[in-house]
Amino acid sequence: MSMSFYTADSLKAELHERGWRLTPQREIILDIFQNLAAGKHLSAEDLCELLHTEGHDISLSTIYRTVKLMARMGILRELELAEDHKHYEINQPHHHHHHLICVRCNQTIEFKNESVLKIGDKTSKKEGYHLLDCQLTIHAVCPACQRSILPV
Amino acid sequence: MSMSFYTADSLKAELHERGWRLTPQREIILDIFQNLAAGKHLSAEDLCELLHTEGHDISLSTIYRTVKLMARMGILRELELAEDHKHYEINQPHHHHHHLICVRCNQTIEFKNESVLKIGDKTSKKEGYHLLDCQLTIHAVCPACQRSILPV
DNA sequence: ACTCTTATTGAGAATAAGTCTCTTTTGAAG
DNA sequence: CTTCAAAAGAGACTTATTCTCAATAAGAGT
Ligand SMILES: [Zn+2]
Ligand SMILES: [Zn+2]
Ligand SMILES: [Zn+2]
Ligand SMILES: [Zn+2]
Repeated sequence: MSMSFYTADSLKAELHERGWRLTPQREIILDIFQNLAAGKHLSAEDLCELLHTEGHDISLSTIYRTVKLMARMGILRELELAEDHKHYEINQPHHHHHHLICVRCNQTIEFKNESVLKIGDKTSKKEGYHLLDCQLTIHAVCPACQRSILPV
Repeated sequence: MSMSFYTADSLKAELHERGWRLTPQREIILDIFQNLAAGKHLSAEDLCELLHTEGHDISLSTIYRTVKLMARMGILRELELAEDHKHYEINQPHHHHHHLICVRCNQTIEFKNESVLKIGDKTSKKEGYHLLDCQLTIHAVCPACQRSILPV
């Protein structure tokens, strides 16, 4: 959790460190996530549509490559929200939160907990790992689904 | 986390509660997971092979359906271990553990932490959810990958 | 034990998220 | 301005998982 906020310049610097390049596409995608309302997650498809409505046509290939790259750099969090595809959100410690997911209807509640990040820090440090992100995912059955008689 | 150990009978009872049936396939699959060494996770394909070597030929369709069913009942945990497929393991509070994953090489370390389950209990109770499982997943870069100069 | 209903299985087709390939474009260093 | 490897775009491809449907069998009732 090195950085809390990326600008085009800091992104550029970090890319150049590894011999990579800052492209307009990467800058635009970073910008989308920076300005996304708290609690919103985007799939690759979501992102593609959102970009389109804002007049940016970035190919799906590039979108997939970019979110994967940014997740591996620690800029984005890759979330598994009980659907059949991944979601991404910006990774900022002061907005750090976790997810409570109903396994039946997939409804997701976000919650904060200060000690989770501490556990992540401690554990990764102990093993010599460089921490990128830690997420607590709770699988449960929501009140509505507990009442329903529908299968599973 | 209602139950800590399932027998064929308790599985049967829980299935019948919902109008479902205990089949030989379900009993065998539960048995596999009950007897799996701690720290071992199986994908659907792994499970299929393992069943085959033990002389049980259960179709992939049934395997996929069964692990999904058992995860939704809280009997199995469904894990996302940074590969392109899910893994399953038995869900037992006294073997409750979490995963530290290298985003570059996918090497995974298991670790225990007592407070995680408490956070999961507290959070789900507060929202009126019925807890099935909670997992802390840490994404990080392992020591070897930090030293490597290979891309991402 | 026999019957009946319907959940479940098995086989294979279908789906779709994500990756790969290859050509063209372009960032950025000198 | 040149150079060249990195990156983008288009679309083919892969493959984990789901779906469909006919055949089977669990379990309740008689
Ligand atoms: Zn979130
Ligand atoms: Zn629900
Ligand atoms: Zn594990
Ligand atoms: Zn590694």
